[in-house]
Amino acid sequence: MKFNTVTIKDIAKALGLSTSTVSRALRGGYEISDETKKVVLEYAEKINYRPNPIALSLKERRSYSIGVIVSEIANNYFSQAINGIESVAYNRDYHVIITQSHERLDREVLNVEHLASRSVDGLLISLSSESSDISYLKSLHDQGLPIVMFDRVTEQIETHKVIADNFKGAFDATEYLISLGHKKVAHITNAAHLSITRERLEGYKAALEKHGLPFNEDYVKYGKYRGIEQEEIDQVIKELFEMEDPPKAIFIAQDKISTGCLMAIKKLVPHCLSDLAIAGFTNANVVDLFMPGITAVRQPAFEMGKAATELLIQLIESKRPVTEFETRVFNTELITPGTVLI
Amino acid sequence: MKFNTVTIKDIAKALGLSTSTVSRALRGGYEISDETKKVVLEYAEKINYRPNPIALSLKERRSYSIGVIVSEIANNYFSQAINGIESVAYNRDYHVIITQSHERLDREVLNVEHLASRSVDGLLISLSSESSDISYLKSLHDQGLPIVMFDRVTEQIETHKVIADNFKGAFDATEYLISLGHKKVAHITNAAHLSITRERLEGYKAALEKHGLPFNEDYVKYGKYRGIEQEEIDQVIKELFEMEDPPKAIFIAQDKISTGCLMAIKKLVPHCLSDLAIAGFTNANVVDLFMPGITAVRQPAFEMGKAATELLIQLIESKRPVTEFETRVFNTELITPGTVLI
DNA sequence: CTGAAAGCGCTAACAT
DNA sequence: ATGTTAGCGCTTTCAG
Repeated sequence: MKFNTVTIKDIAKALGLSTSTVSRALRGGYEISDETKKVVLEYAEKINYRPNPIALSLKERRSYSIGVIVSEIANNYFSQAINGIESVAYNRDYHVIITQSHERLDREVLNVEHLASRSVDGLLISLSSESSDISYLKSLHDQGLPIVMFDRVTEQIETHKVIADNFKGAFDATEYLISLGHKKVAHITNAAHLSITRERLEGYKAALEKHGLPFNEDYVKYGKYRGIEQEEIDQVIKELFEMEDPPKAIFIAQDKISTGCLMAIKKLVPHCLSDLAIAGFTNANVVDLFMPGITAVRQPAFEMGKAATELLIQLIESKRPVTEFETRVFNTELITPGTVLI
Repeated sequence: MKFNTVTIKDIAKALGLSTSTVSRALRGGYEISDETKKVVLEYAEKINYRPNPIALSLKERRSYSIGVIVSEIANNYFSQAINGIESVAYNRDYHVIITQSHERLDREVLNVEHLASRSVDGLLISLSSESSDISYLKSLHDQGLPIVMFDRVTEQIETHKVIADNFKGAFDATEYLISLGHKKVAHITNAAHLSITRERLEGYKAALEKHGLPFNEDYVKYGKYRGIEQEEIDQVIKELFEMEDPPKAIFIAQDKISTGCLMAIKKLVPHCLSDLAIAGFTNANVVDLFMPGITAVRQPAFEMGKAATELLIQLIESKRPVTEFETRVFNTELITPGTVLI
């Protein structure tokens, strides 16, 4: 069960040098004669020497890897963001370790602690919908662990953040529904305390207000049980359409909930479909195929993943402690059924 | 940048013990007096001691983590399989490190080598569509790295394997199309050398043969450029429908290709839709929403992930070298538009 | 320019 | 029952 059997020691022995000389030669230390360097390098190459990253991590307390925590990789937004993350990480010679919280705080804590103890050099995190108190993260951050938050962020931690313009995305979607002539626009969304929930709710309200429509609290439904169970969504749809004055349009604030709603509507209230308009955040790349159709608010997930990773690596590699943080906001795109997908 | 500052040494110093005593007390070594154990445990708890897994890995040459390599986490099959993998791994106290090959051999090699050098205790792999020569994997396996292959496997390595009954899945889907009255059934599939491609092709052929239909090589289209580019799929659809005798039914052998085909068909040959039947492997959980509809061949991805992980952990924890290997085959499920999804 | 030695955190013979 | 020591693979003072 031992690979990488080749160590620096083997090279040293074979070449009659000391391990320190070999080590220095390998990393091109300027104090080593070209002669020796050449010999060492060639031999290392020949026997296919690979430095042991574990030993390195133990020594240097870093690992050239970054940890990622998302709620669900099955969520299109996240899988696309992860692709963005990987694209810059690999270019900068970092490895990416992906973990899922499944929208649970306990899982999130477990993952974060595991990653931290494994000496990841930094963390990219989008909070689970249960994570309102994140003191555990804050303390890690205070101890110096570089963290960049994306998508679902919190003011509790002062660091770089990468988010979509949730307000505008929600505003645009809602206004689009209104422009279709709808006056009764419901809003189905995530756990109330999440940053994205608040921002999207504000955008929704603002669009209503701009067009002189009243805000009806009964038209807003928040996800409870982590917002990913279909039963919960079914229940919400039922409630909405059993109202005496049911909505004629729905704006949905999250990927999984959007598709869940489409299914629930098709299944439970198909008769309402003819004059129901739906818009929602989703990064599904098969949105063209959906029936009932949905106007998609699409986030530049790949770009956001890239940006977050660039910021993180910048943080990791910064010589002096960073005290100025930025929040990068990305525009969303409204894809109406007519719009061609790129 | 140092967390986990608390080491065994700190405890030893504070308690006036030696590090080895502390170490043994912590892991409940039977030679330690209950008295000492208690003191150590309590103090460790108090100062929130966490063993450093890196030091452990270096010492023990294992890490209680397993590496996963899939082509794309955005593929529904894989994200579901990963959930299955995680579910058993966490129960058995293993951590899961997920990586993507993006259907590229170079990425696959990079990931595997990184994981191996990071001392993962074992590997769960589904080959990329470029991976026909996998001697790099074989040599790792020969050196003793436990590997379980799932989904896309190869005979080049003798180990546990977990696959779907691809032959039967393909057979059923094709037969279903034939049962609809179709005689011209095309087949769009993956890279020719993949195990799943061969098996599914055989199933397709067998169904044709059973019903006395000729096998037409021109009706079979293989993925070239990793089968994930929409342009390639568009091209295939064009070719198929520009034939003088175009197909009236299509059986598609992979998740991403299935949805890609639906989009291509809708975009390029919408006029053909009225009398075209489509069936395909897909684990999309929004398949109900698709228009054009598709008869889905669904793999029990979650269960397959679980099974693969159980086999892997069994391999990892086996005292003596394992020489008997099994291949677990899982049934697929044919979900026709009428079938209710669970 | 090169080597000897210490140390990262932990465990496990081997003493005592 | 507890302590001493060596060592996992590597880097890095500190001495030549």
